[in-house]
Amino acid sequence: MPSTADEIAANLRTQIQRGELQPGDRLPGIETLAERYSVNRQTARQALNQLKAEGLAESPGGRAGTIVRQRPTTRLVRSRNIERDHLGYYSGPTVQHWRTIQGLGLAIDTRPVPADVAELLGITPGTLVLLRERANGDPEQPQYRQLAASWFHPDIVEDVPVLAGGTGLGGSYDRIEEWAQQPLQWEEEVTAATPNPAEAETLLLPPGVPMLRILRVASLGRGSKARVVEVQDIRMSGELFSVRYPLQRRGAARWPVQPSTGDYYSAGSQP
Amino acid sequence: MPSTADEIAANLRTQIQRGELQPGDRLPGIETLAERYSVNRQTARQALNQLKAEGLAESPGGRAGTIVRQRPTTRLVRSRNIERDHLGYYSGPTVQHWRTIQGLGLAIDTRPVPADVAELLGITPGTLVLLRERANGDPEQPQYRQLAASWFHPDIVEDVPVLAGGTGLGGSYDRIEEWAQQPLQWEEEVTAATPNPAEAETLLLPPGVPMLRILRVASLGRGSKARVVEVQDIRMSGELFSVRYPLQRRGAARWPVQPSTGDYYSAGSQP
DNA sequence: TAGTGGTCTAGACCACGGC
DNA sequence: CCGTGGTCTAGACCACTAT
Repeated sequence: MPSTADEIAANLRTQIQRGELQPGDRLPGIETLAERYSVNRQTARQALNQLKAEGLAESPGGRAGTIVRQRPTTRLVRSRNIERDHLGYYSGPTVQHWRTIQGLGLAIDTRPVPADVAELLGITPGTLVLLRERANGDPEQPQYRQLAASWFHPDIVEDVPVLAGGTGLGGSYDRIEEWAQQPLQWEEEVTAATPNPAEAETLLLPPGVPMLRILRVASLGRGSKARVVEVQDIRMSGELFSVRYPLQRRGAARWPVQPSTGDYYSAGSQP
Repeated sequence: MPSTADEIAANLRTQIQRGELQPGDRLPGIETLAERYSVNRQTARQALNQLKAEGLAESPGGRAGTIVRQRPTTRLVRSRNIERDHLGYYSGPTVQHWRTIQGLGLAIDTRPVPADVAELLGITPGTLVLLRERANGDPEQPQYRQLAASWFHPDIVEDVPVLAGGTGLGGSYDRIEEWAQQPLQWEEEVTAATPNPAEAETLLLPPGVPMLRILRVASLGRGSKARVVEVQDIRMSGELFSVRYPLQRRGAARWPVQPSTGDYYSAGSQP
């Protein structure tokens, strides 16, 4: 009975999700699938490709065949604190000893700003903006690395021209605070994104693994006077990293709580 | 001059990133590419498929061809607060009026627990665990929706058997707090994940868009006595949602800061 | 060296939707 | 209607690596 690539992929996916095929187990090969389902080799291959695109399978190469991927269960946790040592600011103990990875996408350049960064900077998308891009990582565990692109607001580059060159000890943040004589504030926005081939290579991402993306907004001043000076676009493996924080009880959620009084059948998103 | 699918894709990707091709613009069609690069139609198609897998392009169907995808620049922001109204707990104003989407993946079941959820629950992966799964969303803006799977620790199901059935007003959290006579605490861990076809369909995800995944851990008691009772696996579009929080200055980062004193050439991850 | 997956060519046929 | 992309078959050839 002939089948489609989607159906073959669905069968294999079910077996993996049920645990009948464990990480490291070998999946049926292209030839085997083609025979078993009476389809062409290309169709069988397409089924396996779908599983790889989902991060469920991988083909290490050679005569190893295609196997169920081992996915990491523990992640490197980023906190929402900013700290400081003799080198300057850093965000939490997990990245304190990280260093720049030489020869990887280092760049100081002027580039058209992407739409979502432009939105946060409060400027028109496509404007040419000063960009400092680099790759950082743990020297001892090189799989833990991140790509960071700093987009500076045109106004701050005018006020602090050194940003366009070597910024020296403490980096851009120290130069901006020295100029402003007041502290920076930061806010982070976490989203997910699909890597392009360059990002996948730099971050050592296997096929099917998305990126965790942090947009960090640095600003001077408070409230309506706040002035965004830099947006940092930080990308890392979505499988190896996470951001963790406690939920805070607010308003009526403060303990002790009142019993609920609503209509059962209109109940919303509670489990 | 014949080329490869990767090269053709790289050319088109560059044009999109440079802004030469704007969202909504039509990409060269399969036939055109095949001719221009002297390759087979299949090879040209493969190049376009790569761009779709990255979320850069889409083929609406019919005679529209393949176009550059419009990507949303503003996102629905989730806060790290938990609030309460007459229906029970909810996490922030953005989801207060959300309701269950009927007929979508609703389930109360006992299933083998995935490895990373098992890790957080402190039990063996693959153990059969009570699961309540549902889809929630904004009734007025149906593109904003999420999938939520609650995995309950076997011990709490023994203590609060009603969790296996209809939990009534306020949901599982109210039942657990009534039984324990003490407040739950929550911690959230944010990561990224690739959708499987079922998740992509439920969440209306176009190809190439990953999920933002929140693992919410609910526990009773503090410190070493803490007892994890539920892990909620919440998945949503990585393009339409974000989590936002301020960074807190800690330790030496408290203002006013001391100048940095390190060796310039060993400087770490500062921009 | 043998068996695995990867890529490309070539061609048939189908589904969709704007014209 | 007809041009677009989507899927499948068929076969050639290459690259890698465990045996």
